[in-house]
Amino acid sequence: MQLPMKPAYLDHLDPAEAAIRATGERLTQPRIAVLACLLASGSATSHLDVAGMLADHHAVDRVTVYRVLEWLVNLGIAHRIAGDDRVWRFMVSTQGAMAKSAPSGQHGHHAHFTCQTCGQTFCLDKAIPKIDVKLPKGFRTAEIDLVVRGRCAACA
Amino acid sequence: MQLPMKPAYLDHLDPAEAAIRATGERLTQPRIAVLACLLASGSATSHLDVAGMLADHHAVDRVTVYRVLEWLVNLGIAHRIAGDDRVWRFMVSTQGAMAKSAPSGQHGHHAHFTCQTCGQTFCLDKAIPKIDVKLPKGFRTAEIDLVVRGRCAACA
DNA sequence: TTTGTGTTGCTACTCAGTTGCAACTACAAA
DNA sequence: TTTGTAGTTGCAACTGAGTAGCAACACAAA
Repeated sequence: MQLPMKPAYLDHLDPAEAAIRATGERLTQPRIAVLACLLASGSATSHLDVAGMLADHHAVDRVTVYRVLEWLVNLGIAHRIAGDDRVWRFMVSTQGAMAKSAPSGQHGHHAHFTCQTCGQTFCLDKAIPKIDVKLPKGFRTAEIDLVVRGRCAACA
Repeated sequence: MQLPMKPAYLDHLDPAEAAIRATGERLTQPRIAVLACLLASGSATSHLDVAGMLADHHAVDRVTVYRVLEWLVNLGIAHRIAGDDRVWRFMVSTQGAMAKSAPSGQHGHHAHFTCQTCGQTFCLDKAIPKIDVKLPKGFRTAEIDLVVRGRCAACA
């Protein structure tokens, strides 16, 4: 299912570079490599996964991986997901790499699917209906996060 | 908003004891005290909160707090919530303390509200409509977790 | 080419949660 | 009531994710 020979992220270095350049931020090797990893990965990726993927060709200090990932989140290019194992995982934000800067009025929706067998987390942002939560009096909603657990297609 | 003098959990020792006795499991001071804490707390409670509450009257080793909380989760008396700060928090399961042993067929629903101002997490299990998630082909749902973030009534 | 600011890498740290193990205790049976 | 023992507890030491401080480095503008 995977190619151990040539890391998949190598095919995403150019798009990653373009995306970072488009932000006007500084362009550095670690940033390009980390973003390429996220682009290459179809599911949510931990800092450790990223560091592991990069180890052979673009070794990046683990602290730098943390910092780059956080930087991508701040830019809106990626978003983070809290896993059941207290590890942050990261994904490129809903297809497009470019930050949709605060869709005013409408509050944020995130939806993810976590496979209880293989542990992978996928983004479901497209498949989500409008969720109507009746909150207790006085409560204000800012954003809604939906986590579906079960079995992915490969494991079912 | 709180009574620093007499810990609120002291009022819940009896119900806690009764609940544990009803399970047929061993009845111990730490178990009673920890469960009483959860019963006393209206919002999600971390192991540190529990240890802190108990410090004066029923000091319990922090490892024991972890173990008792996990034991309560396994029994279905409590459930755990992953917070944004990678800390597990615990709540007594939907009013009734007694385990609803696997509602067959229907998959589990949990819903919580986390206040972005004061950090407290509340249970919303009653207020949740049936959520219809269109998963990609082959994906199977086991349970759904909803996290609403915003401001609680006190902070809004 | 030079320069200055932002970034990286390293080391050392914090903190939540876990493991191993010896001492203890709730509770059932004698 | 006493006793045996399996299940619990407390302690100490550990793991592993994430952070802080700081010196060295490199991108990009002049």
